[in-house]
Amino acid sequence: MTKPKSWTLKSIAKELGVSNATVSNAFNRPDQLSKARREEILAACKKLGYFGPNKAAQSLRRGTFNIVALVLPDSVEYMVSDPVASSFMRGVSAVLEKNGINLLLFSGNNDNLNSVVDFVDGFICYGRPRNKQLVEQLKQVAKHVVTVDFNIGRDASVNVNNHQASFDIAKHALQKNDDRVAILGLRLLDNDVLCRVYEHHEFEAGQSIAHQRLRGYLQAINDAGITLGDDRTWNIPESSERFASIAAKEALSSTPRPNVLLCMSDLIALAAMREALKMGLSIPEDIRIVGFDGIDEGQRFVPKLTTVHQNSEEKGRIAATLFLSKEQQTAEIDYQLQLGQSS
Amino acid sequence: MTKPKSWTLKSIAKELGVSNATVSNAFNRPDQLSKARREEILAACKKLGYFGPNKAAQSLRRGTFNIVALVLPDSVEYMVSDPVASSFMRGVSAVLEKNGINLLLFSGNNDNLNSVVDFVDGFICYGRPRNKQLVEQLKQVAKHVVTVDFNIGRDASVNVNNHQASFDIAKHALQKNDDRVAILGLRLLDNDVLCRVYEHHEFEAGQSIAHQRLRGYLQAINDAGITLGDDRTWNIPESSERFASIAAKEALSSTPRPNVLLCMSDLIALAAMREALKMGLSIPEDIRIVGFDGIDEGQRFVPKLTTVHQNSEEKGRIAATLFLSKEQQTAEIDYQLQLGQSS
DNA sequence: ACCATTAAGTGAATCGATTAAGAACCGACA
DNA sequence: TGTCGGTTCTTAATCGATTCACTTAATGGT
Repeated sequence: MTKPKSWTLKSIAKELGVSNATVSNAFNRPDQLSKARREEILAACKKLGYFGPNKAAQSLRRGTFNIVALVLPDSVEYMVSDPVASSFMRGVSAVLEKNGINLLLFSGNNDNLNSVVDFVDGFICYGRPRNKQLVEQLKQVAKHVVTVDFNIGRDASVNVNNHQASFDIAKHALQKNDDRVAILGLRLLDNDVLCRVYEHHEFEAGQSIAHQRLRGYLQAINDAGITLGDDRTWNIPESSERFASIAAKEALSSTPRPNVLLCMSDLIALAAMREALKMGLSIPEDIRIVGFDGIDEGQRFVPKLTTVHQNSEEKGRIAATLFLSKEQQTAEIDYQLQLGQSS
Repeated sequence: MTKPKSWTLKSIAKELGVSNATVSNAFNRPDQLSKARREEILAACKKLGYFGPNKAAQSLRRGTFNIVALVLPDSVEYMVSDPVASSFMRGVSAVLEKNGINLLLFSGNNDNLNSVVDFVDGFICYGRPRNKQLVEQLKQVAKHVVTVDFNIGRDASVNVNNHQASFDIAKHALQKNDDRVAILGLRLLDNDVLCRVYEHHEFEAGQSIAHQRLRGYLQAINDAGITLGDDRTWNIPESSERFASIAAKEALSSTPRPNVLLCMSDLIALAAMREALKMGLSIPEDIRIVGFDGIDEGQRFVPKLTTVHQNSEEKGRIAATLFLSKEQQTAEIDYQLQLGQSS
């Protein structure tokens, strides 16, 4: 009797002279057979070198995988290079590892969830993926999703309290009721267009991150007794230096020239600071600028950026925990105002 | 006729009035059916919302997964924190992503390959995993393995040319034929013991990284016309500050007091430098110390560490490429001597 | 001694696919 | 007309497991 190179449940059952079901039960349902029988079987398997049911087959049958895909906003390369993203990943992996769940990295550049969707229990999606199709697919085919820093309107998501945070930072930036405010918004609109927005009405009920932040700003502006003109807002389609610079230049040379600039990301704020300095303005005397995120570069910049800092690692832990709990809710994470010299 | 929430090959075949096999062939063997039939089927699937064969089932049947597990030396946390490791990962992921292969992160703390072995095409193992059992399991159950920075004696591996590199660095450190040399070795022995080694003979044919490096050192020592005493070598079981400090202290206070210290990792070298400074020695006047790896901390240390630097990202790319090629060979990567003030 | 319970173990359908082997059909050629 | 070769499609076994429904044996109560 020649021992097969690798055992299967079936072959091992035949070898031991018991049924398929009994071996399976020995491994995962102890209550279904006598203790003696069970131990006898497990011992025999160990001796013969059968390490337990094949996980792929098990997963096909059960429909669970013990794998979650982390959808990155961009390439895997980007993820391990960016310190904020790395922290987030650290948080996620710590929680998953503790629960014996494996992490599959999935690039946001991929144009098809297909290659992994059948292999995972679900997705943790860190930021809106670069490839827009992925969002649609997540909505449609994912068994379970936790989104971070954006919403797709299903399952769970984790965000900072955007409304409160942006209210706080705006309140800090505003000083007098004759301040001239301008807003540099990130993805206020669905389409990818860089533009000046003349009408806020439609945003007032919006649930996107950007809309929440906008409402925070508006409330602080209102509280400060300032009247915001209806052409004081720009929409930037993605957090890139190029778009941000253009918008910043526009805003800074608009009439009346603003002396407070509320920016929805640090990257935008930094671009704005560069433009302002280039125009010979001094910060914060001529113009006060605040950001959102708390990236390192903002702290190194001169003047140091005033912004909202989020705890990324904590965010990761919460996202993973939320994923495991399968609850359908929006979690909020802490933030701190990080005061610099830019306001 | 109510459309099922999610289609399967079978249900879609019945719906279209063709056989299972025909649909399957439409998706993966165009030559098995007429062009017309094929296009008709694919179009119908698209319209009905069937996105193609379930990957999990496909993989079970075919035995291929399009997933490779990256076995980390330690937790995932550690991996994304360590810049050298991150670079490596960047290299790996770039190549895999280009080939449409997904990356599964697997912690070296796990004590069982079991949870993933049935899900992946193989393993890229970055450094000897913290949990020793994993190594045994890799040898036994992995379909395909590429090891990096260590060997398990099967499939492929990628390493720096340890012999040449350590020869070079040692040659650089040695100046006169009355130099008194000591060696701080990393994992010269299989067991986890910190000890002083009195006998090199058995290492002379060894294939481990440590043995290769040792031979490089010995050759340089020999070439320099130096006679190495047979008690001038210490074995450190793992690259940890604690062990390294103890060994360094021992070596530095041994007789004759060495004036050249060859260290098999930067971490060991740094610990040695700290001990030397603590003992009031000056570097490099009283003692010249060299390391191996090229970690950032070594460049920040005063005096700057002289060491061997390896290109980690390139290492990652090569590891992944080697994995994909399925060839069974040992690849070598480039290294550069990084000269500091420690020698 | 009889019947009702419970415990232990088995048979067979099933998860969602792939693929070898064979059936049906078509036109062509002798 | 009969049959041959080629194309197109189907049947059914298989990958490696889980689990429901069932049989058999043992126990207990009266």
